Amino acid sequence: MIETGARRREIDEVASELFHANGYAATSVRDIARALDIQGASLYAHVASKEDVLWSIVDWAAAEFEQAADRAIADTSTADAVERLAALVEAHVEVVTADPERSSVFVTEWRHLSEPRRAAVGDRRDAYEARFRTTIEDGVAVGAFRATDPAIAATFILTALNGIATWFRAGGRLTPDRIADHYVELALRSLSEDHR
Amino acid sequence: MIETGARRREIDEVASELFHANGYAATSVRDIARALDIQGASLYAHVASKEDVLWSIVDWAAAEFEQAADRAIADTSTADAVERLAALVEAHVEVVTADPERSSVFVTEWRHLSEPRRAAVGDRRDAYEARFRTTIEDGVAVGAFRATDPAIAATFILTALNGIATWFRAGGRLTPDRIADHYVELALRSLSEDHR
DNA sequence: CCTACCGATCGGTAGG
DNA sequence: CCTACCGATCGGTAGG
Repeated sequence: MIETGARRREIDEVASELFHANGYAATSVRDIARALDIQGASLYAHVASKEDVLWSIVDWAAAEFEQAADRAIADTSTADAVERLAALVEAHVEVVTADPERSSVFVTEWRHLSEPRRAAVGDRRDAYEARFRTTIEDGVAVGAFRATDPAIAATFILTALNGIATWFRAGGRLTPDRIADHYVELALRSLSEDHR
Repeated sequence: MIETGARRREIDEVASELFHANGYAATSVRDIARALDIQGASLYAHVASKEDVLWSIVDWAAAEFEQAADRAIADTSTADAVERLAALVEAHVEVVTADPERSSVFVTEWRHLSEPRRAAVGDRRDAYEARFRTTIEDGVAVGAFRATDPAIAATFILTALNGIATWFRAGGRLTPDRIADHYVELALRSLSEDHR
């Protein structure tokens, strides 16, 4: 039975911030507890283990990315590959900027999960990347994108997108909308034919 | 006096692998020692602290990136911004693929350095990124690149480039040359005018 | 959610 | 490079 109360969500929130700032391994259970003004041992009234906190953050973030991508694909079911890739990129930027701490923990700290969770997350990440890759493959097949290696192109775009989680801060110079616009443009053009 | 003997280099090598695989915080001094078949305390005959090992790896990697970029810029001193950016991207891919473990430690673990080292590395990373940004600015100014936000574009390209360190494995499907060719193409096209 | 406590492991030192 | 050892901190449990 997974606890979903307000305190439990608060734990994920402060843990996301700490894991993002210092990393999972360098964050102690007592660090998390201190941020909540409770004793270290009291945290175990809400969670079974430190790893369960990481798991909850990673699993939630993975689901957010998956749902956003599925929505983007559904919304562009009758559109071409260019529009679909644009929708995928935009959706990714939205998820990252909506919660950069959680996203960056998902992107960088999931390797600290023990098996079989770690492998499961790896599979989900592969499946997520496949959404981008097959969209690029479709676009190449119909001549909407130039002939290129779709796997390399998907990785290029996705690593750039994931990078946002490491540098984005709410209230900075760049708004999520502006980032999304620019990243869509950069990603689409990177795959466009050259007519110079 | 910095020790530079063979054993010292061996320490950086195995530590790079361990820090890359498990992260700096999750790697103990005894883990490093075990990989060298010596006792944990014996490591201190060669290094003053665990952080000094990280520092040596990060400082070396930073210097490699800086030197490669400076060479790329010097080699294209009479060329246009397009060629210069191509040379910067190619140089970055070469450094990353020549030692992906060290590079990924540089990219992801430098935040575990204590001050003032951490801030110094941050400054060097900013200066490195500025080489890409100003090259893009130059290209935009002369119309070689489309009008875009050079800071966003530089971050887009550099995060994609740094991502290589996290997935590249020597002996895999993709050779360093092939990756460099594709990444140069993707980066340049992402900044090209659209003539469709 | 607290106090009190556990064994294990951490980075590092002393002295050879 | 070794043995022997240090205090501090780790994730986690017992019992309220």
